[in-house]
Amino acid sequence: MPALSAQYSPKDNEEAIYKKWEASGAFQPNADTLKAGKKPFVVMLPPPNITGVLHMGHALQDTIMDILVRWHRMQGEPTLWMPGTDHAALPTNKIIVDQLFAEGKTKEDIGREAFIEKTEEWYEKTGALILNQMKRLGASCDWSRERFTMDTKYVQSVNETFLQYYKKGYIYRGARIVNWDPKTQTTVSDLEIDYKTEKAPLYTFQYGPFQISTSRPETKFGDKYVVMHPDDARYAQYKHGDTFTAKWINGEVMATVIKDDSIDMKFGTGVMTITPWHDVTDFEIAQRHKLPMEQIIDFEGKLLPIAGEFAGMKIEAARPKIAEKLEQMGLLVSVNKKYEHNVALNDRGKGVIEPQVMRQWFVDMSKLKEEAIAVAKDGQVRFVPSRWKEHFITWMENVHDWNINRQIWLGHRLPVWWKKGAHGTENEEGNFVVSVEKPKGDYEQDPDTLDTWFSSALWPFATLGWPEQTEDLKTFYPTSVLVTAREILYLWVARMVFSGLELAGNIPFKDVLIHPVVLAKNGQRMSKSLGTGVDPLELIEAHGADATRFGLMHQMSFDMQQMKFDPEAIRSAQNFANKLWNIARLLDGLEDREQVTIADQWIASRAQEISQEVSVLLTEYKIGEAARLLQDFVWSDFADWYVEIVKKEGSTSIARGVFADILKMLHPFMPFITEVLWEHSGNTDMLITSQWKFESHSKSDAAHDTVQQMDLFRSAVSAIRSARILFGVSMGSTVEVYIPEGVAMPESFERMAHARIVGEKKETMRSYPIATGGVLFLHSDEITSEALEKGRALLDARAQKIEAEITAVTQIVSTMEGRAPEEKVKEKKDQLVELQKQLQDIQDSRALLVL
RNA sequence: GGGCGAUUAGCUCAGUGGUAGAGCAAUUCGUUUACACCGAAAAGGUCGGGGGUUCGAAUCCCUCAUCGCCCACCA
Repeated sequence: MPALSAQYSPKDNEEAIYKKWEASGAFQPNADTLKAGKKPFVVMLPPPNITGVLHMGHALQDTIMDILVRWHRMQGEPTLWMPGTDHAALPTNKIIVDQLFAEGKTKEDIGREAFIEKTEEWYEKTGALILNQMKRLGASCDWSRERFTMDTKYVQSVNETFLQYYKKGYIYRGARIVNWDPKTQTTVSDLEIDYKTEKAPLYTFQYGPFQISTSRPETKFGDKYVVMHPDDARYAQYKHGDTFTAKWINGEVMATVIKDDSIDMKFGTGVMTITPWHDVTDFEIAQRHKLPMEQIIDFEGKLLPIAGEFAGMKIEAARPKIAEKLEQMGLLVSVNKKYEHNVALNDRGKGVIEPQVMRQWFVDMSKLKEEAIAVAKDGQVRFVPSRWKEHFITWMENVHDWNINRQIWLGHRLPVWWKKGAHGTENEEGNFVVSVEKPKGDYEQDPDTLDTWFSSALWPFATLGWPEQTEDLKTFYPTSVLVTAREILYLWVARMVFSGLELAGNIPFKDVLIHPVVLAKNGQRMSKSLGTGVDPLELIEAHGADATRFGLMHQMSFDMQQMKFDPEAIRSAQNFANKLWNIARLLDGLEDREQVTIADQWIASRAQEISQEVSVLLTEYKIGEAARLLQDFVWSDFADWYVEIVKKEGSTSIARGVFADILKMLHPFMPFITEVLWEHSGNTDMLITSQWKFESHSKSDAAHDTVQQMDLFRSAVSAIRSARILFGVSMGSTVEVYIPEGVAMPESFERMAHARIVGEKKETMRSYPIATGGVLFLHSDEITSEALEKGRALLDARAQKIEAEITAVTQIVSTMEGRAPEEKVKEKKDQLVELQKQLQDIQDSRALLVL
């Protein structure tokens, strides 16, 4: 056995271990257990953007998945962690457009085909860098199954989905109001809009007999309807459908009164005019009352000819000029300059959204959402933490039809073919064919591409071969757990649920784990521009992958919504890894011994308890708690106490057995170092595929009082250490102690306490109480009178504190009696007895102090 | 506007009805050959404020405050 170095070096081990795992085929689902019909454990990696790099959110998420996957693999389940990447249409599109811009070109200059070629080159060049970064973290994905949302098979799945939805009548084309981003020239989903509060003047104008307010006078050219609440007494004289003439920007208009419930009577004058083409609420009102609509602003954000003299102007420039003209016409009633309203911005690129009525493709959600709601309600799909269940259901209940086409070139093109010249014109109807292949005749493909989420919604089954009924699909679908961030709960998770149910005929996953958002320690979002970003690869470089993983888990709990990341946790985890390493070094150096001590029995039974607790915690996804429990056990019990004993006495085989159990329990959390040490201790099989079964279980049938004896031992050693400091006795000098009859101590007692046990209690001995089981006396010539005085004061203080507590508890017991459950009262009484015993100990000690 | 979450030691956080916990930092001591990426000891908290339920509340309920997030988008 080669000697271990004094410190663990992650860099010298991680790469080699990873290669070994990969070469062994351990990352692939085990063929034997599959054949034996064992139920597989399956996790889909939420496909990161192919052009992305690993950030702390990924590191957290990937660690959680890897822990679950490794743990299930060790339980002998066929385990599949399916990796892959997403084509990231919008960000990649922007990258390519920017590249072209730098060359002084536009995408139109080079044409669609050349553009697609360029993107393919880009994908080729960047590769799936992020997946390789995951390997650094130790992710045990089945790389042989890696997929990309734009690979040939995946494109087929996407097309098939479109076709099936269309056949079922879920996909329709309709003129609807959508979020148009003039900057990037595409529609944007509701979920991908950010609202920013901005100050803008709120103008109030005279409009016929009414006063109307608006922050957007530039949209008001075509307004011909005034809307008010039917119950608004102020306007009771006006009836629905009444008409009147109003002086307006470009001359007189004939306007009509509309009564609608959606009007807020308390806002402004309670009357508004509507611009259905450019406002969602107005659009809905117009639809309800079947009112005509007219476009005022074009797709570039410029005013159309309806604006008369303002035609062709950008809206931002036109706004004050229009207000000015209305003022000159004497129509401006007032301006509120402090008015605040929300401006809709595109998440990506931050273009200001201009709602437009456009002919678009939609998925009718009415039936799909019911299916998804049902499986959330009956718990087939479970959310952790459970509060997300309600969020999910509420969102689903209110979901609108899904606008699925985007006006960018990058992405999955719609399998829709238009008769030449028909697309985008008034006579669209009936002039298209939905088909993967180009139909015979003069057809051209719809220029639009699909929303990225349309394709990612298929991830759990498309990656397994759907629509073909492949072996993989039959074996691994539905998957077990989805681990994801809450920001894509609606965008992605919800859509996977209904897509899975509708297309693959089953839920896509059973449990959805929503992990916290990783923030910088000061609570700010992690971002490069703020300088708050932390690069997980740098952490791995500096502290090792195991420490990075363990540190993250040590800090994490699924109950958190955000996790303020403290890099200190990683350093601390590195120390822990090193501790583990050095325990192994010590055990290496021990000669074999077989006699069993109470310490051996104690540690074996502790290990058994811990392994059971860890299993329970992991079943409940309490990964952070499991990590904390393990660290505490290894460091505080195993290293600080047991190892100190077993280095001189006891059974080395139990020590090594329990240590092997520790390596197993820690392996899901710290895969590299545990694998290195496992191999080092002579195992021929690999830890990654070893069984989640523990040696200590067979050796832990210790007598019940073993634990009590060890407690006594530990508190005795601690008490002597405290007393030593209290009485000013240096560590160098050995103190004499008397231990009462019948108390068994491991031989190591004298060594660890720096004490010598003397046969009988001496009159001159100074005494000191210990927490359990009687009084322990200690003697040393170094104890001075001043030290004794100090000690006495301290004992007095303690006695007082306990007396106070006894008074309090006595009171509680008397009030509890007859009211609280009997066992609870008994607990309290036991506590009282315990307190009184402690007080007696202290008083005894106090009495024996010879000054 | 609606909803959710957080508020516990200097910092990051555990702890869901029974004597307030960990890691890190700060303090004191210790070069005991596994580890100074260590060990030992001691210190540190009216559990955000107020009210209620209960024999008993960090924990359950109400309320207020502060911070954060999600949803909705109001002319």
